Amino acid sequence: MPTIEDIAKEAGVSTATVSRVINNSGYVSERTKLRVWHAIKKIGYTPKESARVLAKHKKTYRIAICISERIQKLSQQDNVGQFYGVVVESIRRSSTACGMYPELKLMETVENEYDGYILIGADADLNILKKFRSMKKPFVLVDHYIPGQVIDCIISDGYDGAYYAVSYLIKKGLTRIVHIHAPLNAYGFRSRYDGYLAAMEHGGLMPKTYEYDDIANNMPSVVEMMLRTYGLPHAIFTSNDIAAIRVITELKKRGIRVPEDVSVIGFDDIAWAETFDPPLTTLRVFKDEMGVLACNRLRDLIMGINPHPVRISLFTRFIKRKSSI
Amino acid sequence: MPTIEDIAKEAGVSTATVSRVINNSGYVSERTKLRVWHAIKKIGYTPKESARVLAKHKKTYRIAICISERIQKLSQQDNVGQFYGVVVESIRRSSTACGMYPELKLMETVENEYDGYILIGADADLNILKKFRSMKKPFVLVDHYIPGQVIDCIISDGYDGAYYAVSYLIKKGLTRIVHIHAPLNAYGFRSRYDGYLAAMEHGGLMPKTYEYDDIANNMPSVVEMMLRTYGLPHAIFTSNDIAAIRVITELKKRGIRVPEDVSVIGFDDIAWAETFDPPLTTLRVFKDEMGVLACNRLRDLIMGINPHPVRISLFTRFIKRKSSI
DNA sequence: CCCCCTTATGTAAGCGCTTACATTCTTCCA
DNA sequence: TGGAAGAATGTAAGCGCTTACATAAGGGGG
Repeated sequence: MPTIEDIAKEAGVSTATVSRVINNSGYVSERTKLRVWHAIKKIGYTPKESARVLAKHKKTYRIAICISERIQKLSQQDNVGQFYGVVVESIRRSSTACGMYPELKLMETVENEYDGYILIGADADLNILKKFRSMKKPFVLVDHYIPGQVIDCIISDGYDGAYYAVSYLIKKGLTRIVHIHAPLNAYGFRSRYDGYLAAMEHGGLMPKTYEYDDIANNMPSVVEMMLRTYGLPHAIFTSNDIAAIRVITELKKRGIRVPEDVSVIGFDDIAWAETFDPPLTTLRVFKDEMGVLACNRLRDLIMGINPHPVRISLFTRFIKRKSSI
Repeated sequence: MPTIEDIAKEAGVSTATVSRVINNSGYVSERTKLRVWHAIKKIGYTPKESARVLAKHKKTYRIAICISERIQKLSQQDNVGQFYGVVVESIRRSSTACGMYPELKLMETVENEYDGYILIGADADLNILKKFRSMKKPFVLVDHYIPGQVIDCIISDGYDGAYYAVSYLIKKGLTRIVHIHAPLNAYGFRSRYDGYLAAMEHGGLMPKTYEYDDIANNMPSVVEMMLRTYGLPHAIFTSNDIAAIRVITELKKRGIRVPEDVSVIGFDDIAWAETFDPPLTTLRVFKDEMGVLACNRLRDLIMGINPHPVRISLFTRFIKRKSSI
């Protein structure tokens, strides 16, 4: 594997000159440039990314991890923030591994004084986006994607997971499967919803969905509504684990047993899911990986590597526990 | 930004020992391990990825770039292979930048003697996949994705681009917009098809699609069929540039002018697109970036970094030229 | 003709980590 | 109780690149 030294030797110059040619920096005569490019072509050399990064990294970049005020409040209040807490923690760790120094900020108020930004969650709407675009600094969205918008983002694809889980229930012989979901303006929830629909259609079953808008207070009435208008389903698939837990709590109050009377499947695999009674069957979202990928991507963006926008979707994993058949 | 040396100092050991603790290798007493972990926690240290990669990289990995026999034949025959040629070239360059040594192979016959594999194109079907899974070596798919399959892949999302292009035509006042497409078993073409459908639906227009199965010989009859059953549309959106070029050629033969009589939009932005007469309006697929991302991903996989599967979708860019309004 | 500025190139010191090798300290059995 | 084997730790040489600094050569104004 050729190194810069091989090129230097071949071209009869020093490694410094080769580096200058490659980076198009400093003074190099045209004649020398040509000789170096020839040597590079001839030997088939490409500089190693890791060595460049290491050598260049005198400066550590300052980045802002941005959450919304809403999320911040929720995360103080109760377990809703669990999900984002894990993501933030992962970003924190990973960003220093990428040579970036992170600070936690609110996306509504953060100033244009960082080298890059990571925006977490669906509250990063078009307005917020506009603000960040106008700052002319690289940023990546985590756990959110706005169809039609060209932005770097890291998401966990709900479609595949939802499709898999619902298909699993169908394969077990269940037919009356309900989806209780969050508002669909967030792509994450939308894709889970779509996956549910696709699986039901593929199984030749009638889908039935109920939406809640306030996860903290809405669940009793949603469950009530479902029981009144639809009766007891064979299974309930929810947008996320918190919703699943709330639903199960409501069912328990009414003496309905999980999973004997009805299977419940959540989404996310938050820490609670495993210790809840019954332990929750769910789809694991790899929150750590999301953070790591976000940092890597932002680092690339800041350094100008692979600047073309991408959407990175993590696959989820079905975790079978006791809350479902 | 803390380094391994800071930890060593804090814990009162050498950097070698810290490294051993981090990598859980060699001999370290429990007592020392504990001290080191404490120091790491206290200082908030995370090892820099690039330094590790550089230091570890004594060995260069051998990888195989795999295409199908079909693609290989096509690429010799004419411009159909243009697309894949660019991708392969990019992978070649980029893989050596990642410290990997690439060889070009056929996916049907390649042996299990490489450290990793890059499979290009939609011919990597479930059978091929099974073979590669059984080899127990990391691999990534390029320009292909099989819904429901958990595999690392790099794709160019056709949905957004198609949606954008068709919406553009609609915004210009066109209503009779036809999609001429390749077989839909390949995800790439399927997503372009879906994007077309979505845009038409959103615009309240009747979609009309025609499928060809042999891009080299089918086009005259497809165009013939379209003109007979549908008449002359306002615009034709095709699955890819080659198809667009063939379609335009057919139209020209009949004295139909592009774009005066009908707009044509392709997909891919192959080299030909710009020099064709008329220059093709199209959606640029960032083929170079696909190669780069594939190599980065494979390198990570081989080194065991971020081992959880992801799907990376590149956005496309609308390139307005003369073949359309 | 000398000085200084600009251009062109080389030298070598890191960047932060891993690891081969050297060294020291324990065991424990002949 | 000597010493060999094994365990624990340290030393220092890289990995492949960038870049500050040193050096050298050409060129124009006083």
